[in-house]
Amino acid sequence: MKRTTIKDLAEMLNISTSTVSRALKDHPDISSSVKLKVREAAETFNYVPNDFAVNFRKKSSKVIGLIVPEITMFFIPSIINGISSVLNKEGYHFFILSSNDSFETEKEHLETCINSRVDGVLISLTNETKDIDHLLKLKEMEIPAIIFDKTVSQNIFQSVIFDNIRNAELCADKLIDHGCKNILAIFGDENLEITQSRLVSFENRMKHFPAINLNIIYCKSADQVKEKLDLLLDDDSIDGFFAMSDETLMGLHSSLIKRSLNNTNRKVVSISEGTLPKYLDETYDYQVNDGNEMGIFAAKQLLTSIKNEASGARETETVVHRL
Amino acid sequence: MKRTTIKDLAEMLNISTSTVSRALKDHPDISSSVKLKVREAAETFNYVPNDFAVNFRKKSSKVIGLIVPEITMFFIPSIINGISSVLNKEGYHFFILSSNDSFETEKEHLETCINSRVDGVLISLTNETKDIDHLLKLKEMEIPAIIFDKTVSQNIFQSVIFDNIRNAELCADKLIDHGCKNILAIFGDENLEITQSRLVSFENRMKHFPAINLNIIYCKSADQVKEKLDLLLDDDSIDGFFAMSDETLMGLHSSLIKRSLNNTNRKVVSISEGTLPKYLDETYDYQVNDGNEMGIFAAKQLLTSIKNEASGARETETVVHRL
DNA sequence: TTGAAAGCGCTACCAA
DNA sequence: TTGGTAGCGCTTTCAA
Repeated sequence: MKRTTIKDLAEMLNISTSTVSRALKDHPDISSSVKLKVREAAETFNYVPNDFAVNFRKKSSKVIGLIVPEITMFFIPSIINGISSVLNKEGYHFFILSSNDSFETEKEHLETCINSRVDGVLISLTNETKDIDHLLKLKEMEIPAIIFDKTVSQNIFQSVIFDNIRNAELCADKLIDHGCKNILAIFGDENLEITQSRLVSFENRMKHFPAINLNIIYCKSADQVKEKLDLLLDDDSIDGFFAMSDETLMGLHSSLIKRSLNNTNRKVVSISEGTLPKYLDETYDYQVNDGNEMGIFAAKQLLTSIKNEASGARETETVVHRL
Repeated sequence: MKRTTIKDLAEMLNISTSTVSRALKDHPDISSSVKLKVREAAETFNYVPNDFAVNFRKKSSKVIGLIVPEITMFFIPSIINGISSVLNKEGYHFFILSSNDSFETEKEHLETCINSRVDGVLISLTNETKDIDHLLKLKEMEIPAIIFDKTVSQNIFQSVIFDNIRNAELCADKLIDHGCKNILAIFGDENLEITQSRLVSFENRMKHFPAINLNIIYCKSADQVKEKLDLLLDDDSIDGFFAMSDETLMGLHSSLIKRSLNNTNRKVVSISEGTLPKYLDETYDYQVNDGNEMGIFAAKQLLTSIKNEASGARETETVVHRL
């Protein structure tokens, strides 16, 4: 099916394509009589502007690539909400690309982004990603990029992360204030930067209280939490739990429920990125990392970079934004 | 920054752009010596193919528009996983557009899809959407579309839905088999087709057992479930619960926990679209609607339609696929 | 106030 | 086996 184009309209009305183009966007140069004619014809022949062609001509795709390590229920929905609220308002769209926790896939997705000429990239790294060499190409091609949430230490790209140190400390304080004496702390994948920073600050805080017995376990998934707890909960004396994320909390909650250990005088404290936790148990205490807020912030930063890039202004410093 | 183009390469090597283009894609017509030269130059000057231009030329964006009523943690992650697994394999990408439960926004997103020349649309309708007049334009423009999950009755587009009737019946049976005598059934938004079909079949099944006392409530959100249950749970005699979705179950779970009513001899049965529920309480019983599966199925159907469209084959019949 | 024409990067047809 | 060229749909400069 042939779609009506500006050229079609021009031929029908015996005027030039440039006039039609200008009339359609209400350019002041064009007389109102011509504008009227053009608009009528456009209406009649069901003309639909081809943004694809416009963007091609303007050398800007108006598309952002969003690369995430995996699509989870804990973080992705809130981050997507944040990102789209910012991008849609500005006429941008975004591809969502999941690395499925594979470094190779992450590299492929970056290729994809470059090939399809995205205007910018928002990326959260996989567990397997140890450096950002594969991101350097973005710099070469002058494609603005922001790393968010899961990152490695680097000083090339702006990054947006939660203030893990502060949050883990606050959680430790909550347990301490509550008078817990025997604490089980549940962390995620030991190799993640995000785990390490939470771990270190949590432990540091605890060190000031040598009377408190602290046990630490690492679990790569909620299921693994359940497995490990099936044994550990035999220890009745645990009076405080720390979960470093929604996912670990999920496993903990499940195990507690199973043994009817909820709603007792145990204290459960967790860092949370999502909206889910408020439905688990009202006695749980959260330190909230708002994924929505992070999405909004990261997207805004990216748009700023894109505008700077366009105006020729070079970025001067690499910033780590802590939320 | 000027990116290397095929033209650049052609000028450097003093050959034509057509030769470069063909060499780059290993066309059999081109001599291997030329191919080598071209590939070397491409490598040296960091040539990156411009898919955007290719697609423009080929009049196919390789992009699918995914329009959803809202971005929830219950359904969206699984559906996205299903969709991307199919689309990425075939070289397609997708925009995700959230209607935020607004009919107007839904219409705008459809415009966006049409304007940016997506090759196809996957859409789940908002609560406010009562007919599909606004989708008709897709037909006019010959853009293939599949409606999934939330739909209205129509016979223009293919649709993919869960077998709500069967699933609600099975849930009713579970409660009946368990010997429940006083059942509370929690449904979602009363106006949704999805609610109605589950409601009708659930009630029909129950009608065969007049001895069972059945109470029904409607709640638009998990929070509303919590509110209503705060009163209703005073009735200690409820021995069976039905939640029509993950979201309603979430509210129910929260209320039960709060009163320490979990792990008793109450039976909780729910229809579920996600992975979350398995962490709530192992005694809950689920009838699973697999979002991942739905995403895969819908995406495959769409790709088939796109290929048919391209080959000029007209669709003959409109099918409702029940999973 | 309007038009002619170039060109974004690439492909594909037709010729040589 | 290679090159010339038209053209996808649109914008924009320059000229009229």
